[in-house]
Amino acid sequence: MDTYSDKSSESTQHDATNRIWLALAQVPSGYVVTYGGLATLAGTPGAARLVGQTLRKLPKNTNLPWHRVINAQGRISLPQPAAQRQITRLEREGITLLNGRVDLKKYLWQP
DNA sequence: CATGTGACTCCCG
DNA sequence: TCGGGAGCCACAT
Repeated sequence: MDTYSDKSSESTQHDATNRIWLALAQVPSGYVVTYGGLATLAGTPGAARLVGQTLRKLPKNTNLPWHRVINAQGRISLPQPAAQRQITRLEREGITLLNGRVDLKKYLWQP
């Protein structure tokens, strides 16, 4: 029996979206990654905006660390009140925000 | 196949 | 440091 479906298999890596999820899952607690950085890790450099759209589609009960994704300026890109919720999660992981900004020099995850 | 869209990024002033 | 504008990529219609 072909457990491995041939076509329309969900494990195809043809979708950048799928790779973004996989890359996001690699980000450890206590660290953050930028949209552009995550796009690069996913193999689609330059597709920072795609990362944002992809994250937006995630269910709120997702197990993925969506809150570890911030913009290149170290700021939260989400609109309120979601932004506050993300900040709370980051602080809970030991990440300190100064004036609403994360120090990328310290917390940016680099594999 | 063309057009619109966005949790972005970079460049200037 | 801050704000505005153009550029970009993959996805949705």
